[in-house]
Amino acid sequence: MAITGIKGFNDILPNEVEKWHHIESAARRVFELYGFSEIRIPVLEKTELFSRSIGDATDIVEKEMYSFTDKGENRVTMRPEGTAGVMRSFIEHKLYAGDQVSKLYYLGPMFRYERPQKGRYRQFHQIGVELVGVDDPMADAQVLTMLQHFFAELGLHEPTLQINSLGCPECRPSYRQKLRDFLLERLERLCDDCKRRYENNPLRALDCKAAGCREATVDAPSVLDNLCSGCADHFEKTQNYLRVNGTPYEINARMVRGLDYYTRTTFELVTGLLGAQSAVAAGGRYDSLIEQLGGPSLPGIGFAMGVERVVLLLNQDDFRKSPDLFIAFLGEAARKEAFRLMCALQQEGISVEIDYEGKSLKSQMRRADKFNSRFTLILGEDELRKGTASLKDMDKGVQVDVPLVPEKIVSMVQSA
RNA sequence: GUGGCUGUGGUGAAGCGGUUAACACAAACGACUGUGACUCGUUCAUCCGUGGGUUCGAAUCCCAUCAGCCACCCCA
Repeated sequence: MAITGIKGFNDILPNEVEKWHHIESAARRVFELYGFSEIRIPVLEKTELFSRSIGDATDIVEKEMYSFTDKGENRVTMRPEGTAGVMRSFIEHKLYAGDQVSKLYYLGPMFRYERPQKGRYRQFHQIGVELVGVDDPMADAQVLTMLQHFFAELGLHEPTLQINSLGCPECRPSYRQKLRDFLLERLERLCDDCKRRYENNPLRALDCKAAGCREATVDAPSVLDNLCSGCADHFEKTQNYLRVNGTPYEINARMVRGLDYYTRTTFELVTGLLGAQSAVAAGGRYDSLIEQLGGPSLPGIGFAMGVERVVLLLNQDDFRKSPDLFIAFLGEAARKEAFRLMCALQQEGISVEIDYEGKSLKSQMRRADKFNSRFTLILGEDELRKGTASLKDMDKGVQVDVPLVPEKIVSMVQSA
C-alpha cells in the first residue's frame, strides 16, 4: 500500500496552483498599493502566544491546536492563525519605533485540528493584513475598502461585507450580562448548543441556525444599542467613511467573532456559495492585544481570508498556460539542432516545449496541439540541409520557412 | 468529538449472486511511410478500498476496518 497524505492536509496540484498565483499576486498588488509590506514569520510559535491572544477558552486553543513538546522541552504550537505571530514579531522587533503606523500583510499555511469539510482543512492558507497604530475609524474604513478592492480585482462581486461592533472592555461586559439575563428567561426554548453557549459564549446564541433559537432571540438586546459613547461614535464614523468612498456594506448586529482579542469593529465577507462555510474573509479591531502581549499600548485592525475559500469561488476560470512554441524534429541531426534552438529561445524568453522521445512527426504534432502551442517549428533533414525550418501557426494552419537563427524566430513569434 | 452518505481503470461511470466487468472521455499507436484539431481502427481493470464471513459460486449479501465527501460543533 502506497503512503498517502494526512487527513486534512491537501496537495495543491500544478493545475490548481495557477489559481493560487493569481490570488496571491492580486493580493500583493492591491495591498502594496495601500502601503502594506509583507512580513514572513515562522509557522511554529510558543503555545503560550496563542493561549494569551486568541483566548484560553476558545475552541481553537482548547481543542484545535497542533501542539507538542519539542526536544528542548518547549511547548510549541503550529500557528492556527496569523495575527498573534505577527504581533509577537512586531513587538519583539519594535516595529513601532520607526513609524507610528505599521501596515503589514502575510500569507501562508495555518493549522487547526478540525474535522475537514468543504472549504475547511487542517492545513489551510490565509492571506492576512494588519494595520497597527491608528485608532481613528479611517483605518477601519481603509482596511475594509482595501478588502473590497481585492475581491473586485479578482472579479468577484458576490461576497458581501457585513460589519458589526463588539464594543470594548468598557461596554462589552455589561452588554454580555444583559444578554445573559435575556437568555436565562427563555433558556427552555433554546437548543442544547445554545444552553451551553449561554454559559461560555452567550453572543453565539444570536447566530444559531436553529429555528427555535432564532424565534426566541428576535427581541434580544443588540450590541449596537449597548455600546458606550466612544464605541458608538467609532462605529458611526466608520460607516461614514465607508459611505464617503462608496464601499457597500451591511450591518449584522448578530455577527460574532471567534477570537477573544477583537474589540469594536468586526466584519466578515460572506457568501452563500461555499456550503456551510460562509466567511471568505473576516477580521476586526484589536485595540488591547498588543499591550496584552507585553508590547506598547497600540491599537490595531486586520483581517484574514481563507485562500482555499477564495479558490473555490474562482472555480470557473481556466488558468491553463500554453507554450509559445513547440519544436518537432525528425532524425538525430535535427534533434541536436532542435535542442540548441530550444535552449537559445528559452533564454530569449520564449517558452518552448518539445517531445523528448522524438516520436513520429504525427505524434509530435498531436503533442503540440495538446499543449495548445501557438506555433510549431518543424525541423527535418531537408530543412536542416538548407539551414531552415518550417514555422507553423497552429491557429491559422499556415507555415513559412525560417532560418535557423534564434533571433529571427523570436521576432516572428513575438510579432504574432 | 458527533452524525449522514459514498468507495468499480488515469477520469466519469454501468453492473445489484453465475457477464470475456458495459459504455464514454482521456492516453498510446496506426489508417495518412515528414504535419495537429475532424473521422476510423487497435490497445488500455485477471480485477471491483482493505480484511474476514455466507454461498457450489460475490464487484454484487453480511461483519469489521480504512479512506473520501458532506453536515453539526467551531471557524478563514
